[in-house]
Amino acid sequence: MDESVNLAFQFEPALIEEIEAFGELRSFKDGELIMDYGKYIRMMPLVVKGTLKVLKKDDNGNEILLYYLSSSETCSMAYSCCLEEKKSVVKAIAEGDLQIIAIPHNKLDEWLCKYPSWKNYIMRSFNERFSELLKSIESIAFHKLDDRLIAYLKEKKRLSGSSLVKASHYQIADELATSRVVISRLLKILENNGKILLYRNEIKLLQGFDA
Amino acid sequence: MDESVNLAFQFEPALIEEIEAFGELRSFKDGELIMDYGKYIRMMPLVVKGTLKVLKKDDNGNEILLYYLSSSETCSMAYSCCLEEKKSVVKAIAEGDLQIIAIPHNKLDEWLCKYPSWKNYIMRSFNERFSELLKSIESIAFHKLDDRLIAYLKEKKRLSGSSLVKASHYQIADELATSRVVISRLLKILENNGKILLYRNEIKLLQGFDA
DNA sequence: TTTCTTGTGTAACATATGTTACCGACGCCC
DNA sequence: GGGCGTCGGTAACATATGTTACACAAGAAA
Repeated sequence: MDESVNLAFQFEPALIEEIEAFGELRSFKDGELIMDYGKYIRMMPLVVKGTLKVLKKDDNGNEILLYYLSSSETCSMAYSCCLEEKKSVVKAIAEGDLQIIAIPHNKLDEWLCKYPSWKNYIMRSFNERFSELLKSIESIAFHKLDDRLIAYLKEKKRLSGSSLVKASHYQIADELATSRVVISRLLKILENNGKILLYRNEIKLLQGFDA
Repeated sequence: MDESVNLAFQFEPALIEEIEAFGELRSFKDGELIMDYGKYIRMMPLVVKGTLKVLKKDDNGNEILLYYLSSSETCSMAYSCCLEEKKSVVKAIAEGDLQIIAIPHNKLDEWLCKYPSWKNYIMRSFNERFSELLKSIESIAFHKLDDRLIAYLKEKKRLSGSSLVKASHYQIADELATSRVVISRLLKILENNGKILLYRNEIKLLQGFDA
């Protein structure tokens, strides 16, 4: 665990020792649940490797993608949930292979005043998560679906490092909270405009896709 | 300032003394700006009396209401902004007469480890703000405009304590990020259904409005 | 091979929301 | 009173998105 912790997070040495002592390295496979609606959260996940996505559901069961977390990031909503022993209002799912360090909830608060680098990390995370949520709101409130779809595909490309995005129209529709037919329609338009190529379960982003 | 601080926030005595020493009581009138886009934030506002609303704008100038803050609440986004000396990405406006205590940014961090009641307050605020943002996302993503309009009117009633909501169709349209014509249309439908009465700059919510 | 499941393409239609234009009502100020 | 700006009502139309239905293709399973 040593190197991975050292690498990305830039914690002070004493804190890294504590993390090694109390943190638990966990692995997840694609689609496995890290957090779920209504479950109590007893640890905060630090992403070591891979990506996870965070979703929100409403009363009617509609789900929407909030944001992705990748290396060295964390879900700060989990943080305040832990402190107040609340149930999770979001779901977190591994997107591909994922490794996290689970920090037990009783350490979170203890470290806050003990290690400045921990406090900074937590505060920075809060800020980043706020930004993500604001970006989501902006996207949903002001952008049409085709723009959101393009942004979605770009994000997938960024996270995977490949311009071949693996996803069915169904999945995309779910994460953007719309229907499959609509996504197929918009994708087809993008294809006709020479932006992408469509295959079964795969979408190839071509040059000039971002334009 | 004494009583007001004591009342709502439930801080420990030593912290209240510090707040009295370093906090600055400020008053705003309806419509006055507390924070604005792109401005650096050097203090965190604790709401003592009245209500303020927090808005977000996108690149094209479209604005949307994020949430309201009232007594004993605070904008925790300001908190992390202060720490990292960032510019504000939101705007805060007084809704009616408003009193806040402005906490200077250099105290925020200092108090965090010094006063447990401060830390708890900050963490609780983070959590509440996350909840508000998630509620916003849910509302925008899953609910039709008529539902959002009803929720908006209810919130206005809750905050003002009066079932006579003072607002022009224009203002409402702005805050819900739509157009005046659309709001007029929906309000008229509500009136025809016996839920509300429409006057110039005023909307009367009738019995059974929530149903 | 056949069968089954899942994914995709497409049409036709329903609905919500955005847009433009115009009119009249109200309140304010001179 | 008369002029003026803001506000609200309404129609007509444009567009984006949601919905349903059906056909076919690709791959998995039998």
